Amino acid sequence: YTIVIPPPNVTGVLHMGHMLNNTIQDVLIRRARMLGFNACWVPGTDHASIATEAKVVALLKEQGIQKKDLSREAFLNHAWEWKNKYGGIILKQLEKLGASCDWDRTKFTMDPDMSEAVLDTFIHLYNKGLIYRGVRMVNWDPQSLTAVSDEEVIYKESNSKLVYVKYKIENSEDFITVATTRPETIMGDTAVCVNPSDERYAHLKGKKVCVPVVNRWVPVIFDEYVDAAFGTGALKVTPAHDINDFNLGQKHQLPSIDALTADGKISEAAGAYVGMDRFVCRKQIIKDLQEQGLVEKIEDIKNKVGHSERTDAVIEPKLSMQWFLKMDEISKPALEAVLGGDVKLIPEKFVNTYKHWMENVHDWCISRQLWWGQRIPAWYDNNGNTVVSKTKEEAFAQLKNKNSELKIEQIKQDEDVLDTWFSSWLWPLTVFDANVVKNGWDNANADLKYYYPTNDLVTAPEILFFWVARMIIAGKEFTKQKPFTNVYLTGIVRDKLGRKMSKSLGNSPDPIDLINQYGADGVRVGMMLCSPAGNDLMFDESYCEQGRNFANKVWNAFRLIKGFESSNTETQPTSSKAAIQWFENKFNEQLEIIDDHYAKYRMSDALMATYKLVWDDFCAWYLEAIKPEFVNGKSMPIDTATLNATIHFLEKLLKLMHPWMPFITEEIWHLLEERKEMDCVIVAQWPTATKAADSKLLAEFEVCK
RNA sequence: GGGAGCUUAGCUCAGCUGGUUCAGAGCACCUGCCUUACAAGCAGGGGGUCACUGGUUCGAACCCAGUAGUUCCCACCA
Repeated sequence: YTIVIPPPNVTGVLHMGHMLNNTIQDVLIRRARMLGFNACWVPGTDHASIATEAKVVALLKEQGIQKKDLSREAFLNHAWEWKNKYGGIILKQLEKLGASCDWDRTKFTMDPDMSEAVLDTFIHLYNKGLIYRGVRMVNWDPQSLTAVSDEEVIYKESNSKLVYVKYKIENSEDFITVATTRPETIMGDTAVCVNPSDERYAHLKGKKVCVPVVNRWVPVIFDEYVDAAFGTGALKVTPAHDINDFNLGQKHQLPSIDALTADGKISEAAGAYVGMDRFVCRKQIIKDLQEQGLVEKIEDIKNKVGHSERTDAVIEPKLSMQWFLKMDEISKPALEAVLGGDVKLIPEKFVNTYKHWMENVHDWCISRQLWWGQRIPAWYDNNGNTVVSKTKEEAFAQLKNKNSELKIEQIKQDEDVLDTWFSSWLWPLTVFDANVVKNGWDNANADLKYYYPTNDLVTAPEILFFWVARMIIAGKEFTKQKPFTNVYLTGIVRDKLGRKMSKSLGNSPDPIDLINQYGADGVRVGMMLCSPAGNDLMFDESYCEQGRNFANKVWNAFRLIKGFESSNTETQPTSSKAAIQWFENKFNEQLEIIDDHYAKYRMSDALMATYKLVWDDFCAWYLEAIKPEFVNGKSMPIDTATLNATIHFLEKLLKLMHPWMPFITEEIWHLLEERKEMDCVIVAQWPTATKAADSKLLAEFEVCK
């Protein structure tokens, strides 16, 4: 029974999402261990290129150092220094939560062997013809100066101005008015487009219009794409700065003028406002156009603007040279794996979402303009030749075949690194055998053959495509097998008002503070009490309070039992005998229910059933029934048979509680009796029903209550 | 614009194949209790038109249709 951890960002700190996620994994792994499986939970961290690089850049900035003033090597030294200093924090925090990982197996996605596997993967897929390089419209983050994937763009509703700008028509005193929210890209216009069925503009066929500011003449083109009902029904076409305009440009063979620089300023090519920030320019250009009488009107409009998930900067669609992985063929086995039930998504409702995405999957832009990460193993000579290989020497040998004059100093490696997900999609494979890509499944090491495929993956639905789907793809590609059988998708942790917990809102409690306040067991129980599978959970600290109260109750029950004075001479009261018989049946009945909840991954139900068995049935009824009488201010001794039965029950209950509350159960386990060295509840055997519950007896007891 | 889900007690949620576990649980609330395991507790108690409307059925929280509200995913609006 194996779980691989979704590796948290190496420089991150524990947040509520991790807490939920890892508590569930720990409950699963602890129970599996008690069921007698060789339970293996592999921990580790992710290098998270964009997030980590951004942090390092910010740290250096505080010290007065600019990234651009550093060499690649110097920057990476700083990054590693940072990683070595802070990289262990989150794992220590997981330990504090009680996560029973196989800590000796801890991996990092940029360990040398892990990185090598990433390069092997790139080379393998390149040689298979699945990786290509090309100019595409990508989502450009002008702050971190890198392309980001579609999935890393967050569209936010925002209030914008729709500016109606007049373009002069050729050989006429008339104007055509276009509506735009991005007047600062006017300098990049290479056409104006209208719908061919729009009669208002039929007379413009073959005409040219004049782009304001730069006074350049561009053609009027006709395309169904334009919605005649929006704005004026006329669209300015800026192929370099909008994906739709780019497509129009391709279709109508328009030139493309890149009017912006990588860091979001107006470029030389624009021919005006050069060097001005894009947002400053927007305001300025509106003002200038108004002065020239070229603004017809300005409307307020709500539209969605893409922001970078990592830096929150406004994303700029930008043409650039990137590496891509073809997804259509390689993703097919991964789609079938889920549709065919080979990989189960829990809850099932995510199958639809998965299917929809996998059927409409785009090629994956895998290059990032960063330094922190695995550098793309592509090499270029001075003649436009490209080869892909792991070392410079191999690359040189290959390039030499194409270019015999070449000297090794003349070849250059690609400057970009690979997307972080391009390493984490290998995670369930490479944590066991980093050579599997190179050697193939048939030559995989014993570890991988033993542990793979893993059993359960516990993660957030947000990364179903980023990560889960891609792991299935990689698993199928490199081993012909699924990487895991069950994917448990947790909800999103929200506050009690239903807002997503986030740093900026400041509504997220620090998990470590919660642990200090309520104990790790209390927080774990609190978390799991409010976490139905796949539904978001409205977290409130009062759940932790409930968890702590439960731990306290268990402790008090233990104190009572520990305080019993036993006596061989006492005879067992019939009431005690009846209570023992009843509780044994009750236990068996509830155990079956609890096991069933686990089997269906109904975690909070399994916990609640355990909670009620302990509190209501054991403490409130059973213990009250067998508790010896009080005579003359002194508790009477208890007969040995009842005491032994009670201790036995408590041990069985400790086992049931252990996955949820590892700390207190282990402590009580050892205080209850002298134990041999390896006799710990963590490795104790999960109870089995000694016999089927006697429902008649249970019903009779209900009446007696 | 396309798709999926959700709506049951004040809150968070169970309720599986339509019918004697069908109206439930935990928390919160109210009323008593500092009774030698436990006031972080104990004993008792109140509380729901199962979103709304209609349909199918001998029978509907459950099946069907529509409406409203809500959440999420995808596409992305110049």
